[in-house]
Amino acid sequence: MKKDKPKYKLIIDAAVVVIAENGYHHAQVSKIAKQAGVADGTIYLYFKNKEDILISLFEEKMGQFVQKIRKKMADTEDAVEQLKVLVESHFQMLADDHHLAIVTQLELRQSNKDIRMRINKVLKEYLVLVDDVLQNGVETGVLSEDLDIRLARQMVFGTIDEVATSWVINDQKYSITELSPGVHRLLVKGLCK
Amino acid sequence: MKKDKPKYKLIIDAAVVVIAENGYHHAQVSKIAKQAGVADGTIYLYFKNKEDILISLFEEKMGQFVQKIRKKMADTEDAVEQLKVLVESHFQMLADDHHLAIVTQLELRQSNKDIRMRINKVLKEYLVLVDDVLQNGVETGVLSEDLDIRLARQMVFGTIDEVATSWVINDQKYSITELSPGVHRLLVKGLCK
Amino acid sequence: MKKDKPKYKLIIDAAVVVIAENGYHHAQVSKIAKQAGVADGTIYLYFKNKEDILISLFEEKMGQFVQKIRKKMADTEDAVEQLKVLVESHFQMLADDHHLAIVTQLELRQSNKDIRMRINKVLKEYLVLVDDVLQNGVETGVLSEDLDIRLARQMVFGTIDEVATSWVINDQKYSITELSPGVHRLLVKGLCK
Amino acid sequence: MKKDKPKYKLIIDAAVVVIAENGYHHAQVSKIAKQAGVADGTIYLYFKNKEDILISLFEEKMGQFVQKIRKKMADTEDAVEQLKVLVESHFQMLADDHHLAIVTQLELRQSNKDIRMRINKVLKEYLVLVDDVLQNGVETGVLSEDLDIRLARQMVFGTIDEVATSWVINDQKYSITELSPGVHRLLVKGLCK
DNA sequence: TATGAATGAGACTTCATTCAT
DNA sequence: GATGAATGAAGTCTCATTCAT
Repeated sequence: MKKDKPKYKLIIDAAVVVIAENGYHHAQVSKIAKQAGVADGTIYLYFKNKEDILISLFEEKMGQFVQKIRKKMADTEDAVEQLKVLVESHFQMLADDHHLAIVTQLELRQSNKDIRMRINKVLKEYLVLVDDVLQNGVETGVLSEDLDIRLARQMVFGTIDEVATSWVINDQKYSITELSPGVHRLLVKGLCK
Repeated sequence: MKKDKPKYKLIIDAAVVVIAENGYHHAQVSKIAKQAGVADGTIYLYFKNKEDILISLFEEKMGQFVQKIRKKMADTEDAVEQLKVLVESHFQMLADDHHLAIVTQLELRQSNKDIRMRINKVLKEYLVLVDDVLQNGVETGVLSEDLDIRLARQMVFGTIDEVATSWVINDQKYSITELSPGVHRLLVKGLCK
Repeated sequence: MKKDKPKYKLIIDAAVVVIAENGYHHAQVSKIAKQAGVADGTIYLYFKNKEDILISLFEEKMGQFVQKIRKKMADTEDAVEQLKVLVESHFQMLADDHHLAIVTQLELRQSNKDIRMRINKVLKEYLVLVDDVLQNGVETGVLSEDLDIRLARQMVFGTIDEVATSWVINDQKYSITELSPGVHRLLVKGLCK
Repeated sequence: MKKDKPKYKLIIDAAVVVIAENGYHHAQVSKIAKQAGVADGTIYLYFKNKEDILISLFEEKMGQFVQKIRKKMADTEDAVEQLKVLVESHFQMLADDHHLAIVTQLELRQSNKDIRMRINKVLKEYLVLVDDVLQNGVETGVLSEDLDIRLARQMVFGTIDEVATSWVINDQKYSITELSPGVHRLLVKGLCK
């Protein structure tokens, strides 16, 4: 399995750094190779093409992420509480890796439609996770019984994503983790009193 | 004033069509010129360069948009009602121009950081509009008194944007305007019952 | 005769200023028109094309120049003295019109081979003038009897031209007219004592 | 060192041929690449941009030239004799490479001011060489003791350059090397007998 | 496995010139 | 005669990918 060879991860991590520091459009394959300490051609022994690096990057990082959250959420069965864990974990992950935060919130979005479609496929796992929480909430009666799950999920994801993006655009200069209680409260209770 | 000359709008509208149909990265200046029915060089009598077309496009369309909403919102002073108008109008605008929807929700986001920064400046006007509604709501007591305006605005915008993007990704095959009551309700009341 | 109409000279003088201030490659027809206070299209009522402006410019200015020198040289029949007048007059003309000096010594030389060939044709008149002086000098016995007229002319012209060009490149910051005695002496006596 | 790789010189020599045969303004990079037998992109592995080719070309060829002359001039200490070597060598170099003669005497002079400034820097070395000869001549008493070195150098260079340019303009149809005694005699003794 | 020199397609922009008014 | 908006051809350079070593 290629993914287990040491250079696979080496190249992906190099890609994160190079994209974060140079921006998506200046992240040439040769720069990634240099950062990883391998020859340009070596990249193509592990990845089909440049797109493949980006998608693998997202798969690798996002996959870990979903697994982590699922584990953490296992501690409770209360959907509201699970949502809290979700928001906290999401923000925590971004806060833990500043480079990755830049890459996922800003740079990777400049990729072309093709790549973005395939990234969305990876994202689906995360969205299913959200759906599960919401579904659970409706079934256990802690969330509104006539909740439109799809819309609700879009609110949850859209809100978390926008808060995260704003934080990155503002150079991550405040603590995003401290925002989770406020975000959680807004999602659960809405704008009204 | 160049913006008042007929070809200015002609070219911008051509750009919307070409970008929507070919994607951001395949929207060559020559294609836009052809679609507008002018010579390549004519573009440069009205725009400094290709970037300038894109930014002007966004300014022109978004500017109109903010003005329209402000006018509609003038009918009521109730923040909750104003929010409803906001969501409805936003979705309506996207539904009214399928090409523009693709361009603003998908294609323009692939532009480089420079352009995106300048697009964000235009977007700010819209965000200020949201802030005004929320501020009004807090002051008149219809919204939660301890609302974090910035977070709340990020929820409102993030949700609307995510709903819109999903709709475009799914080829606009359902009615987005019919979603406004649900979105509005979610924003105001949250996920709980 | 087009050359007698007021706008003909107006445009040529505008061209001198524009080329001197912007350099040959940035001297667009539209700039020349603006400087002359006429419309772009008007240029083409007086000149066949852009080349024609440049060649006419040279003809006009250089023609006057040769006539002036011939007149001044008529005062004496001594070739050595005539050569002195030649050098002095040449330098004086350049000192009198700083813009023209830049144009003839630096900018016009960047024109393509075609234009330069035609400029050389105009220059020929000047070279014939030099030949006449030298021929006269040989015949009257004041110059070396076995002088190779062509080579001698190339030395005279090459020297004057190089001194002038160096002066322009150094921003005309010293007096070129004061150099004429030295140049004259060098040409006549050579480097030896 | 890039300059030592075989393709570096290959491309420079191709540039000389292409510029000589097509003229400066029609010497596209693609033509140079074709002449050199490499891909367009390969050019940019060895040169920063098109300007860089031209400047390198001049540096390379002119650098060799100055070294050659210095070596030849080492045989004698007599300034008059050294001057003879200088003129002969200069003409010999041009006669040896007809393409290069066209490029340096005619085509490269059409380059823009930027390039010409940098070419002048290379040329300076040559001018210093001339200055050294003249200085030596004055100090050893073979040249006029009150010689203005700068003016004298301008006469030497201006004369050589003008003779060379005329020869190239006339399609190199006579032998330029045979002119060196005449030119040398003129420079040393002047026009008088 | 690993290397890295070489490849070559593809698009933005300028500006001399025209011609309907 | 005068205008100036419109035209459209043409060239530099980047960078993902390959393949001989």
